[in-house]
Amino acid sequence: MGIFSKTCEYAMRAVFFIAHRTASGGRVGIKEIANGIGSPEHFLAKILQDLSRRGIVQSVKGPNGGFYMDRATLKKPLSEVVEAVDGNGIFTGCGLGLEYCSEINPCPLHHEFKDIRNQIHAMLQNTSIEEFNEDLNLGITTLKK
Amino acid sequence: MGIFSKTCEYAMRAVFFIAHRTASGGRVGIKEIANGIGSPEHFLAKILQDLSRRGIVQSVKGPNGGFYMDRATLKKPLSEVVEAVDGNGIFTGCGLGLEYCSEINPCPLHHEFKDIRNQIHAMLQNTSIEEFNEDLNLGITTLKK
DNA sequence: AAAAAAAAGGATAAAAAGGTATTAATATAT
DNA sequence: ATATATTAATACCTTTTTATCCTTTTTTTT
Repeated sequence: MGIFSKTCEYAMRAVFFIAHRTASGGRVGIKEIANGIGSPEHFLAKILQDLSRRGIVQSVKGPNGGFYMDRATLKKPLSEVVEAVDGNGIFTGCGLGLEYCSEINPCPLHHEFKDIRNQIHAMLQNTSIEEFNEDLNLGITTLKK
Repeated sequence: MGIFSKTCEYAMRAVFFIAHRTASGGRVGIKEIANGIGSPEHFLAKILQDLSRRGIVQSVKGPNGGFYMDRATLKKPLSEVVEAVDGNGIFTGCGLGLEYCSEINPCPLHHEFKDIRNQIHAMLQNTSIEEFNEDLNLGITTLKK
């Protein structure tokens, strides 16, 4: 596995996808999103349900319904998505899995890991959800496997 | 979960523990290791079995047997342990889980992730297994949860 | 031989990932 | 207003992966 869980990977890709479509004011259906990012549809539904409850995406049911994002959420940092799905273990947990490990009572690698965790956190905080719309527009990047 | 799998966390802690004991020339039994690092005994046995096959720890069976490490392996970087257990996904995989993603065909976060992966890799390569013996001796750090 | 210890393999449990079916909400046509 | 179609939400089930436990075998010392 990579740094994040598969759930989290899908969540990030989906959020980028929705942000891209949302920029032009529309809504996107779950099938279209799943197809666009190459994820299992119903598993993604569950993830988006959760993100919706947490206010990271918005949704409306019924005909012409779908997922979208408002101005404010588009500007949110990616870290909120990661934290909503995977929790903050990546930002705070001990690299060796030790519970007691802290600044006062550090494990052998505490300080080294702290640097890395901080960098991951900073990176995700400095990356807004809408940041990649342009690239996606120009076709420079894709979200499909 | 943190950055690494639980298996990998146990592996790293176990290797540190063995290194520490090995410094004074002895061998350590599996029960003692499991107890010393707070891991399930039989699960750890399987992990060490694997590390043994890969030459990261040495072992002898029978009375007075146990696990130990020779000079050369003590100097190995921690990255070898991680790679043996979790594979190199953390060092090479795409942060968004995209298969096509590469230097030529990067995903939206490719370059940001590359920095982080490189830092993790560098950190683990610059950390030798024996590096913490002193701290463990002095009781500054522990490997028990 | 007897005992001690790791190696090996399989069984079980828990968690993550993925799939199916039903329900609830809403827009639109009747 | 009512019915219908569309779409997300919810609940439940299956599969896969990860983690844990248990039993047997092999090796080695005494």
